[in-house]
Amino acid sequence: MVKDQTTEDKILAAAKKVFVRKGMAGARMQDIADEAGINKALLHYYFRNKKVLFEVIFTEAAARLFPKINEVFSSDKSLFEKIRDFCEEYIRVIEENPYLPLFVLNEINQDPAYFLKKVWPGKSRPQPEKLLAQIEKEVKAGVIKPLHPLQLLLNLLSMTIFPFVAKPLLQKNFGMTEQQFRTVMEQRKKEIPAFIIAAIKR
Amino acid sequence: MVKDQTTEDKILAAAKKVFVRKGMAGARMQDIADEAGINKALLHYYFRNKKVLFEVIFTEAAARLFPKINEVFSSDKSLFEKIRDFCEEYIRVIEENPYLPLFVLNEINQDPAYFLKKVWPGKSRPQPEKLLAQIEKEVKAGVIKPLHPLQLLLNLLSMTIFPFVAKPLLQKNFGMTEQQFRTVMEQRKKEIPAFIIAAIKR
DNA sequence: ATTTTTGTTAACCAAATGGTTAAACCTAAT
DNA sequence: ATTAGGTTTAACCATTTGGTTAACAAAAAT
Repeated sequence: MVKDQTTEDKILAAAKKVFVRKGMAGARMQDIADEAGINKALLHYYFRNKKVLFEVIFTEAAARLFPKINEVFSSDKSLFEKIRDFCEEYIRVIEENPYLPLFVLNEINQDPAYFLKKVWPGKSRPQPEKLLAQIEKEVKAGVIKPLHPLQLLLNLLSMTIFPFVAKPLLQKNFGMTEQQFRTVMEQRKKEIPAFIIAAIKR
Repeated sequence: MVKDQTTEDKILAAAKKVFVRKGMAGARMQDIADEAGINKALLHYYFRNKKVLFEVIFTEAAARLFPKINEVFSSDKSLFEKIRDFCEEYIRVIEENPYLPLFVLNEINQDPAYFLKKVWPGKSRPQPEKLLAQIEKEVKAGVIKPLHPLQLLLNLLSMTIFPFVAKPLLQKNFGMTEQQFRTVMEQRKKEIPAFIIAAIKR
């Protein structure tokens, strides 16, 4: 543990590490305390209980993952630009926290309603309609081949995010090293846009 | 609970339901007993402990998901056929258990080494080399555009599996109904192969 | 019919776990 | 130096949870 960190920061860093690795159900308050190098009671001094601490970590994690997706929904760029920018930026963002997507998806799966209430309170929910309309427009303009906009969006998200979700599998199963994985994901920043555009361009 | 099921079957069905929904760490033996409509002690009569019961469920789940992937690795079909068959069959398989991929991926993430030991004991591990070589051959033959074989494989797996992993998110966030999700996945059986082939065909 | 084996249950137990308490320890203002 | 504030800790508590026991019921074997 770094010396000049405040106790609260040490707790947050430790909690993030333990929650992301073990999930809400598998995480132990004692493990978080140990990881932070503090007494367990001090955890409850800073954060009333496990649920509160989890919510802080989870919403912070979600806030790291979703805004970038929303950007691609609402920005004013051209379709191809959006695809290129999204892959490049999103892979870069996830590379900093490769285990976040699986963590977040899994916790959403545990309690989807809770997620909706906690992470998108009010009307701040992402609106894919604009992007979907843009895709449809490009289809009609003959720029891209006819296809369901939602299918294209799913393809984009899938190819970008899934490798991180399956990372441990790919590493253990395909004998992929950490370095190889990094290299492959680095290539994918360009590979995915090229692949998609080749698939849809008229 | 159906009447003519054997007790062991009732337990296995209940355990599958609870484990897949809550994960190893979140599952409670009492919940499994309740779901099976039996006493908790009877659970330990049939399965020594939680770990043993979990292993049965987990290996069965893995056995449902991985052989189909291995098939596409080792079969003798043409590349385009493989892609078409894989999407069609794999989506059909997962549709029967939509929550299995997230469950399995998450548990692998919890303990990758354990997974390797339990699910691929000995040398039965999938060997993607043959498929990767086939892709490379098609590249050199000029049938498909030059690309890294591994990238193509990742794209195929991602587009097929990821929507199931993100299902709760898609439903809660995009307001996708169960019916809509089904329809979209049904379309994807043809959509993904068409998309991929359009992307790579020369 | 009776014994033996298998299946099932209520009650119980020990360990793990989230959370609390009261005292000790700083540190900065008086 | 003293005190008042927040900070940190060891010890403790209540509940949950995986697992066991001993008794009972139902088949199966004799």
